[in-house]
Amino acid sequence: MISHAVEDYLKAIYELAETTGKVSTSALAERLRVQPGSVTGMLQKLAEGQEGQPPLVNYERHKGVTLTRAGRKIALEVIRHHRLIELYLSTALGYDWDQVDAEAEKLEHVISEEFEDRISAMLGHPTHDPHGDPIPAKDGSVSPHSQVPLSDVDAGQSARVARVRDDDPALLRYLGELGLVPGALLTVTDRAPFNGPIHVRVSGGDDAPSHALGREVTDKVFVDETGS
Amino acid sequence: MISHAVEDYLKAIYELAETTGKVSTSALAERLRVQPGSVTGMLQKLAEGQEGQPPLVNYERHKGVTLTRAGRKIALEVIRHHRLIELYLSTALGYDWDQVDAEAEKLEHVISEEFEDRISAMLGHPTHDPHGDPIPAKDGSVSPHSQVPLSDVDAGQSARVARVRDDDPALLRYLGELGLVPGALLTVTDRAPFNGPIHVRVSGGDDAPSHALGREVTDKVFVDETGS
DNA sequence: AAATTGTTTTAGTCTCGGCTAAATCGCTCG
DNA sequence: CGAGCGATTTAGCCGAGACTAAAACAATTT
Repeated sequence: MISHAVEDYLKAIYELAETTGKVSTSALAERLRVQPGSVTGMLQKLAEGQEGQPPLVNYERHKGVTLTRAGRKIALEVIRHHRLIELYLSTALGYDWDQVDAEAEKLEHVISEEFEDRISAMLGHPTHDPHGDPIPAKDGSVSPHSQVPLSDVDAGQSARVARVRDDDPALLRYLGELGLVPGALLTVTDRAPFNGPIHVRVSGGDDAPSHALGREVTDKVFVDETGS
Repeated sequence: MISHAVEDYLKAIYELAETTGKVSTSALAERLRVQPGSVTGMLQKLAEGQEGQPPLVNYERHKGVTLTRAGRKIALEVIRHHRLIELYLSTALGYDWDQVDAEAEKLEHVISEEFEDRISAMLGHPTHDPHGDPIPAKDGSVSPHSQVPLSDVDAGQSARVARVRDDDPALLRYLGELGLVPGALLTVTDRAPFNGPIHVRVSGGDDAPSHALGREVTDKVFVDETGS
């Protein structure tokens, strides 16, 4: 039986690895709000695999961790749960987007296959959530997105907001106020040198106000480039 | 923080006490599918109350356990969650009524107040579930379900045994042999006139034997009417 | 009153998943 | 190369909450 704690570890490894490749002990510790020593202990257990079950991670001391096939399968199931639940809460129960994450965090570990199937059907078997994040299919397939952080977009370029990394409710609210939500069109009007603030005009005529965004923010907003 | 395990204990004590008064260690152990020794250990902890918090149960060794006001409050919150979730799953997600319990058993421990409020509103703030069991209100008030003595049930009616006035151990034993225990479904097959004996068939097919019960007995068995 | 029987409690152990504090590793810099 | 430093791992500990086996208790029967 897979415990909630293990599910959380696997999910965190998956999500951190998406941008980092290998995942370090300290990155995991920070993400899971746990001491590094605890992480090491857990990774050792996960790398062993218990009683005939295959190991869930590849782990070599001091060299970071990646998921095995078996580990990724579980991570994707949990993420599928998470995103379906988020979507369900917001569309069926009228939650605001910045409230759904905490609830999904708890529900994702306890719902049955039955529940998963029913809400997926009710939502029309969606493949992406409102952040633009893909919802893994039951077979573990993930439709990839070719997305770039806003901090990589050149001045003059236009792009469509694809997703926002959803750690921080306050950030989500802030971006909402600016209209920087998934689907919104934006143009980078100006970039200060040396990773200075990026000026962005949101989907409007030339007279729309433009906003200056710091690195903190532009690393978390991902866009599909649309050229020009 | 109240753990899931503690919530399960309190809920079980509440539900067993409804029909029994005090709850025995072994009854709890059986209900929770746990060894008696584990129950004793937990009851001792619950009776202590931790760090300024009041105790959640009244417990004296060898004398059974009851809930304190604080313990009952928590039990009712959990039961409220459970019944609202059951109802929501069956009406909003199309679950069959007999699939609903297992899912609710897990969800009841993790949903937020927000979630509770939203599904309650969506269901029109129901006060009873389809079994006729009351759904406790947020303030902890429970509208009792209408219980009538078996002697008031008409011929042809079915009902569920709610409780037995337990003055007399011999009577309890006798009823136990007949299967007339709380929770059992029964049908009144016949009534003799002038307060004569009442014939009752216990939750079985039409071929189950029916028993004739005198006034002495039928005044002490209380049922929830469930119609037809 | 003593013995039997069934229930309950104690005592000791286990696993899980955290924690802290003290090594140790790997890397960079002088 | 060796020192120092940050990251990581080890080692030992804790609290929850389960388990088993043995002891104590209550209630009945003889």
